[in-house]
Amino acid sequence: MTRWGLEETMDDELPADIAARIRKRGGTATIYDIAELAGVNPSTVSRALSKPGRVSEKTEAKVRAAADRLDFHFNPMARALPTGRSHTMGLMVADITNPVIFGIVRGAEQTAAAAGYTLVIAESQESGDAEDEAISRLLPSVDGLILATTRLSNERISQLAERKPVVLINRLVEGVAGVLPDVEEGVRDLVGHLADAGHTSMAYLSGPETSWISARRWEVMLDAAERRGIALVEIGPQPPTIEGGRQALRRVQAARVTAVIAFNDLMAIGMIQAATTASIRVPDDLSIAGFDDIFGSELIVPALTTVRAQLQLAGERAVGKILEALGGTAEPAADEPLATTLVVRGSTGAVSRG
Amino acid sequence: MTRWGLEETMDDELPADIAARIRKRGGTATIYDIAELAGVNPSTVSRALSKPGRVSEKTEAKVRAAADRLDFHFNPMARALPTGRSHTMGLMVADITNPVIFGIVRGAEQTAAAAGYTLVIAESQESGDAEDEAISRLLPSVDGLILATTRLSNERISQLAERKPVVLINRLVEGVAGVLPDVEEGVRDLVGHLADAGHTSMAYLSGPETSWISARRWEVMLDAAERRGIALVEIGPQPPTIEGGRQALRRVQAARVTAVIAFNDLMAIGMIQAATTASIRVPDDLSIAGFDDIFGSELIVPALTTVRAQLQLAGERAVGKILEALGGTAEPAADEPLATTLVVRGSTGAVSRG
DNA sequence: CTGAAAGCGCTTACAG
DNA sequence: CTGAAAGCGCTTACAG
Repeated sequence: MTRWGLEETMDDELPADIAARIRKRGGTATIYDIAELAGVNPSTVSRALSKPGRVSEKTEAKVRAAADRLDFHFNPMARALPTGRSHTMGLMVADITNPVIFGIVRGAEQTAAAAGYTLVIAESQESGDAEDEAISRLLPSVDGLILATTRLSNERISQLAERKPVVLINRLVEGVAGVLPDVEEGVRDLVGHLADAGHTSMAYLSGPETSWISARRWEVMLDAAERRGIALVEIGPQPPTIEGGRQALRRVQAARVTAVIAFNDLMAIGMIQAATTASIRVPDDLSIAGFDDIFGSELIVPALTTVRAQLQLAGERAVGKILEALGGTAEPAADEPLATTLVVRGSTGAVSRG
Repeated sequence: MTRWGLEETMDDELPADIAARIRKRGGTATIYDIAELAGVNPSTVSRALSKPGRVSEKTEAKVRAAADRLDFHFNPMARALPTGRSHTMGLMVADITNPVIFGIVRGAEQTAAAAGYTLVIAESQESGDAEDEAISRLLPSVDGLILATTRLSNERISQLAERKPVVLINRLVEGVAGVLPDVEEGVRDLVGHLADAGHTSMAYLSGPETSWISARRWEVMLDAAERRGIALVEIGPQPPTIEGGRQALRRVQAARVTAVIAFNDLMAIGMIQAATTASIRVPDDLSIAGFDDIFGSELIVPALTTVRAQLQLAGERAVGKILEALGGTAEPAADEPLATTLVVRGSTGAVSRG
């Protein structure tokens, strides 16, 4: 007997009043329908279906059978009202089209889905006001909020964290959960790589002024440059985009450095493009490196030397920490910084003697 | 007097019972608090705040003042229950890390946000089962669903469309709303460009078997090739990824064509990479073109010739159509196919006489 | 124009 | 283990 045939048979047996009620509601059954069909109280249906073990096996079986028969699914909105839990979490990003976001989004989405949560992504378009507005809009309907590279002030962030679980990606705020890369490791390796290639002067092209991670990279770089006896200047802040990288070329030239480390790959790519346009050879005249290892870093010519971050893992961890705060998970998410890897490609090399 | 000072003053005046109730609830006020503060019935508060004009100016002013004073925000879950509207819509994509998605997501997100809707993005990872599961999970909590390049059967899609408003991107199903690019225009231009460059044989590297738009491109290409007297073979189907493009190189060589049009830019990029690795000169030995004009098309060397699609507009339209179906918008969204533009770059050129 | 009441579909103390 | 009841925070006929 086909599945179809089976359902057909059962539909015929369905008490007329239940069938009518369901039809009137657009085909969606409720726990009341199940209760009537199974001959139990609605509260028993609720227990049987959402707290296994709080009900006798026999009853649970009856309820499940009825639920299957009516193709029952919980109404998430109805569930959210008494519990105050929407099973939704928000992920706030500055720019959806920045490839750095991909990995974070994918990791977050998968982890959230696996835990029965829905992920809502909101974009601030690099504007602080838009970000604040989007957060206000989102906050009432999410159980927790992940802020990726936010422009918010520490105060505002702490304030948000008092209302709902908040996790920061690439930023550290006292008392707020965060997921951070191991900045030291990657920066030291990169500076070492450039020093080994003979560079004695370099520039850091910094990202947005409000970027915690940009400042952190700069600090570590200062330290590493000092140890290796390299001259280091900061250029910027610039928008963290291809255009931002392009625009900075003149100032890099003016600084007469032989190597540039950009805040992120997008800026590094922009700088390579601008250099190529200006007939500056990369890396012969100028070595250029970035951070993140985004899609596109391998495509540009020369391919970009970069410090790879574990973006997907960052997304997973962030969601894990929210779940933890929500009391959903057994084991707490790991807390050490995410390891970072130097990926040497064609955009950096020995100082040209020509 | 500072804003802070003002609030401070008003808080002091707040009736103790209201203040206590709000505090107990974690700081969130309800319409009952407003009602008490303003001396009206909760139903009047609801009307004043959500249906301007259904209440006297005086009452509305009183209610608004009280709402402001309590920093009131509607509880979206509570609103959703009686109305059945969650003010959320779902966007289902196969692969979040495919840059084609960016523009669509951005357009959709902005349009949705502007209309007071939240966009939920779900990823199927190119798996039909995962897609079906994600949709089942999403459907109960969204007011409408946008399917971008879905693997679902026509039947399943029609069935979904009966339950909630559904909009398809890059696919046509009888009776279901869709947003489509003007395939003809772009393909004809591209084939014409290759013919003008002297090519007499070419291959179409097709995308996923279930891709409606891939089949459509093939049809139009067949027609255009015939008119221009060009030999045309189909190679594929292949996964719509860089790897899928790479893997197809051998078959392209075997076919002895001088030009390849790939289903999308990702595949075209993969093919350029594989060709470069195999010391096949692009475009001297082989012209390669793609579709979409994604991030990365300009970065690869040689830069990719492609048929640009209006991705962001597609996202905007899709949301517009959902809103329309929901009865929210005044003017219906435009319905003509989205114009498409040939972007000629370095990866295509004259047939080499060498 | 406004109030009183019922209802949306669940959950969860409280009894038994 | 299970039932009866109250409640989550809104909306919306129904009266007046």
